[in-house]
Amino acid sequence: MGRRKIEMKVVEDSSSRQVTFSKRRTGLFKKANELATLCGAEIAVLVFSPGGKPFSFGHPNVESIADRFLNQECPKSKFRVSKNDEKAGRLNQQLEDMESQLEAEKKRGIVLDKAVLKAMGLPLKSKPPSFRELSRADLRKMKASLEALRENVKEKASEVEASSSLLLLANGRRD
Amino acid sequence: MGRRKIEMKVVEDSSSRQVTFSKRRTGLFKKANELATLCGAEIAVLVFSPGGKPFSFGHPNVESIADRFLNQECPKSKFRVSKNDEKAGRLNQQLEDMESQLEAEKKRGIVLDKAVLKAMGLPLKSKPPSFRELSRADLRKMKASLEALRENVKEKASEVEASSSLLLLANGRRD
DNA sequence: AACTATTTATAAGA
DNA sequence: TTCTTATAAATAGTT
Repeated sequence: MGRRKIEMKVVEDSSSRQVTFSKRRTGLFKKANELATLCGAEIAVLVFSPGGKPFSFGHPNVESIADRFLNQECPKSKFRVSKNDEKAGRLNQQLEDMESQLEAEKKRGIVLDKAVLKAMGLPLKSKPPSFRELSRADLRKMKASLEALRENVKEKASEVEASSSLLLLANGRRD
Repeated sequence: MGRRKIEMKVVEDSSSRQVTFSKRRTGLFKKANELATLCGAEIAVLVFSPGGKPFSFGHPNVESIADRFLNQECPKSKFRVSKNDEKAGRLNQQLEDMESQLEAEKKRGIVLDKAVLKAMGLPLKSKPPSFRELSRADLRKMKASLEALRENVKEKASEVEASSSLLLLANGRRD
């Protein structure tokens, strides 16, 4: 869909192929997100680049959907996931997703610093605690906070655009 | 992409939603197929309709890809790992992913900016800390705050309610 | 299922 | 590489 129609065969030029892969992968994920949003469907998209690098999109998340699919489609398949380390793997996966989003936000110019962490009720320590020590408890705590917040917000939804809402928040907070 | 632009929210009318689901699911699978064909990528798309009916597209097949994805190991040390680390590449690729998705979201009019920080009652620092210096726990917390804010955006919350919620979150959390 | 009027996605180009 | 732009595609509302 561009300046020209292209043949549906592998793009020979390595560089062009990389660009195409990146663009189309983004587009595919966007489409998946729209389908999930518009229809309330649950979707997981898993992609392995020619180089073997994994990419994924999931609504609400990849793991539950992929797991659900595998278990229902082939209950007694040879493709059995080793359950023993599954939980740790998923947790790590979630972490990566979060980190990814944060990095994205940062690039967009949305700056969050340690002050935010403090505001969220979790003061930084000179020595950051290990992942295993705080992950579950923190996740649970933050989740609870978010649920509460979400509920408050939903109760009084209006037509106000978020951007202006946020700006108002900034002003109301006394500049 | 049709006679009119539609809001990115769940299609209320059941019949229309069904049609939309069917059309877009087809389109999504087509896009996935094109990506696989043009770039030689391996792709699996798993979809559960609102009614729970499973649909899938896989190149070369769903099972191997889903299984492979669920079983991947995840790096768990530094945020950014050296390039020669295979797993690091994967993480960094995911970062790019999320950046793209967030960029798309931004273009749709969902905007979060520095006002957010002020809204949370905290002054911006001239120079945000490097992500390399933050622990995974830190990143998680920051991500959580972003999610909360993003939810506000999506829900188009009222100014007052959002304001009080956020301020509550900013000031009330002590646990 | 077809059919358009439009909106999107995106192949090239800057 | 990031941003534009000309076109190809996808698709919302209709028939």
